[in-house]
Amino acid sequence: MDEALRAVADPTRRAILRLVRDGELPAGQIAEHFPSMSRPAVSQHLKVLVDSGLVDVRPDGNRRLYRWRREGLRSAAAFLDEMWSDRLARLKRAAEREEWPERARAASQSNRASRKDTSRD
Amino acid sequence: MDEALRAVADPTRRAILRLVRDGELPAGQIAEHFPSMSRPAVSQHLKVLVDSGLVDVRPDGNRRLYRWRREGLRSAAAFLDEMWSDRLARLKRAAEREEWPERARAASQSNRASRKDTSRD
DNA sequence: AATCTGTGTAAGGTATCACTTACACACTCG
DNA sequence: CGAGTGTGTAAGTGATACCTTACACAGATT
Repeated sequence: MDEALRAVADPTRRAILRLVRDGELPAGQIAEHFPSMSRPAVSQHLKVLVDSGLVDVRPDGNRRLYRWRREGLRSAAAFLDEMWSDRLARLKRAAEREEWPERARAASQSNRASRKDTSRD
Repeated sequence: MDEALRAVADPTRRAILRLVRDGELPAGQIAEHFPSMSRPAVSQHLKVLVDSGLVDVRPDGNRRLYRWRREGLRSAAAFLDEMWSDRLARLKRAAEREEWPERARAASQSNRASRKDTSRD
């Protein structure tokens, strides 16, 4: 989760994520959206995003197509859920983690809903 | 939101947040949970958390009591929601932002304009 | 007042970040 | 093949992150 959160902490990388959220985009086209920055800089950001699992790459002839990877932000969302949920729900979640010693995988889709419920302060 | 996300990207600070989530704790007691690290290091982490709005401080005689601040993670959660929600929900949220003229505008501006060009290639 | 206790700040070291320019490599098309 | 296009990698740089030790200072205690 560390890598994902660190990756998302950068505003340029967040902007890239939004760009590739709804479909694939080649690297060059992504870079066009950042005229204030060199193309290699964007390429390096893309590498960070891929390495942290937030984005997928796919070669397409000459180019390389990038696409958002939903799973990548799962653990980050789990952290927010943990913070926002009430103590009881947190204990419950801890118990669930006990049964899934590794990081829980597909179970967080439902967690997301619970955060929404408690996000209104 | 930048500051909050960057603050949360550090594992030590996340651990601190969990410590002060359910009640106030004095700095020293927080530092006790990190025997592998010097007390000033923890103090500096606390400063980062306060400056980024994730934590509140309150003087109490000799000591300083720290407490989690729910509001602090709101924008970070909003970003995750924006990523996860479907396109329709995202437009709805954008409309809400329109009448709620706070921040989170500069980053999404270039996206919207360009996505139209590239959404279907 | 003198001293302890709890805590923040200063100064400095090292690693990492986010860039830049220059170059390398793969694929396409004449 | 050879030139052009799309893209990643290498090398270097200034800024910043995270840590350490030494010190400063307010409030409590004696």
